[in-house]
This record gives sequence, structure tokens and C-alpha cells, in this order.
Amino acid sequence: MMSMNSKQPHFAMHPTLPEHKYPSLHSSSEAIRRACLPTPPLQSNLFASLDETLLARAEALAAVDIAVSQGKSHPFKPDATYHTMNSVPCTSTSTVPLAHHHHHHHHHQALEPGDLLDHISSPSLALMAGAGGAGVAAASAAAAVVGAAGLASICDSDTDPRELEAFAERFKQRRIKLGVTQADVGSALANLKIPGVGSLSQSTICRFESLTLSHNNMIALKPILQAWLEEAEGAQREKMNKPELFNGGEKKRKRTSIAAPEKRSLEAYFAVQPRPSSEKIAAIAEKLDLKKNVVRVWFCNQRQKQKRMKFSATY
DNA sequence: ATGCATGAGAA
DNA sequence: TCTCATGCATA
Repeated sequence: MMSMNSKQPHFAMHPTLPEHKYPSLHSSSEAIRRACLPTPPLQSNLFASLDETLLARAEALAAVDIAVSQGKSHPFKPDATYHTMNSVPCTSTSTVPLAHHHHHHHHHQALEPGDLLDHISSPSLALMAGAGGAGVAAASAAAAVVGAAGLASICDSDTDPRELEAFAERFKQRRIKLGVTQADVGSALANLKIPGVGSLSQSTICRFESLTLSHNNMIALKPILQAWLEEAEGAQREKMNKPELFNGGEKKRKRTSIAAPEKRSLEAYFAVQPRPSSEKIAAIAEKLDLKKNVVRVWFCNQRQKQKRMKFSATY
């Protein structure tokens, strides 16, 4: 064994997740969210006739906006989307993140009533019992609601952001207590031999702990990390854990760094039109003297960020 | 811890 | 093409 540690990149994802997985759960505040809106009426008009003039203006306007509110309020907030106590949960599910065994093909987007989400659910009762209190209350509340449509499955306790947050916190704490790094956890997951589950990167573990993953991603990873945790704690008291970190010299990916001024411009454009067309992207790219693809990816990543979990709950 | 990137799958 | 889950590289 030497190099080669290229795990099977990305496990099969869940086919189901059109765009609005969180059907009608936002009952609170500015649940304006972004994703679902194909084209914001007002702004798209502005941008529709994208000229250099408009581009420049957008940038200028946004620049002003940024200058004024710099340091604090951004044009867009973290977003508060999902949760709000799901009473009608089972809609987003289907998301078996790391294809357990797949061959399940849940179809797509059609919101199935009970659908499948039960496999990944939780053997977590034990843990919750011992875990801190916040999640427990939520869990029991959830349990009380189960069973109605006849298909009703346990889809509440798993999707409750509060519980996810609580779990993430406990996970980190216990992980540290075990003296294991995020990277170690990631590679150790492969040793769990869970079908469809390979290793994960330090990045992902970190993001899980800091809740900087999408709601669905959090839900998907939780059972896996929980399994690792239990395994690791069990293994610790008997033998020794042996993390393995190999390194192979492969091609280095270069990370282009977008300078601050350009970044500000991009944010300005983003505030006006989060989903610019190819032409607009090209125009922006040229103005900022960046590769078109870099700009495109920047917008994609920006959109993804908005969807992350952290603080998105409106408790 | 986070920025930019890749790739699969769905539109 | 976009979204989404993930990861490499890096601050």
C-alpha cells in the first residue's frame, strides 16, 4: 500500500431534490429564500437588457450599498428557510445521501407520501437518551406526531435542525475527547464498512460540526457519523485506534484566488441577480478580468452558501 | 475554517 | 446549465 487513496468520490446522491424540497415550512419571517425563484420579476427586468451601462450601474449601486453597510448587514442574509417545526415533514426526504445500496431509485421530485427515508433513520434513541436535553424534547414531540397518514414514518426527529445542531455539537466534543482529528474521522469512516459509505474529507467533517452544510446533507451524514462515534468509543476501550493517512503525489489543483475588489463586484452583481445568464456571466467576467468559468463557479458557490444551514433556523 | 473546483444527476 | 455533495488547497 502506498499511494492511491482516491476514494470513490461522491457517493451516489439522491435523485430527488428538485429545488424546493422544503415545501411549505417557512412560516416565519423573511422566508423569501432564493432557490425556488426562477426569476425574480423586478430585478430580472433590470438585468434583462444587460448593457455595459447596466452592469456598471449595478456594480456602482451595489458598491455603494456595500460601502454603506460594509462590515455588517449584507444585501442578503444567511437565509432562513427550512424548519419551523415541521409538521408536514416527509416531503424532502428521499435523500439517502450516501447511497446505502441504492437500487432504490426513488423517483424524482414527486413528493411521495411516506417515501423512503426510513433506512437511514435513527438507532439513535440510545444516544439521545444520554445526550443533552435539547434534542430529547424535540424528539419526543416528534414522536407524538408520528403516525397519521398510515405511511407516516419517523421523519421529524431526523430533520429537526435543533437536534442536528445538538448532535453536531456533541459529536465534536466526543470526537475531541477521543483525540481524533476531523481528518481522522473522515478516513475512518471507510473502515466502518457501511455499504455505500466511503471516506470523507476533513472539510466535510468540519462543515458538519459547524453546521455549514445543507440541511439535507446534515441529515444524511448524521447517522453515519453517529455510527462512527459509537464504534470509535467502543474500540477505544479495548484496543487502539489506528488512523491511516497515506499520501500520494498526484497533480495539484490550483486554487484561483479572486482579489478583494473583484470579489466585491461579484457580490454586488449577486445582490442584483444571483443567477445571471451565460451572457451576463461573460460580461461580468470580462469586466473583472476573470475567466468566465471562474465567475460562473463563483455564482454557483455563492448560491450554495445561501442555502447552508447555519443560523438559518428561525427559532 | 473556508475559498474555489469537480462531477453526477436533474432540468 | 444548474444544483448538490464533496474535496483540494490554502489562509
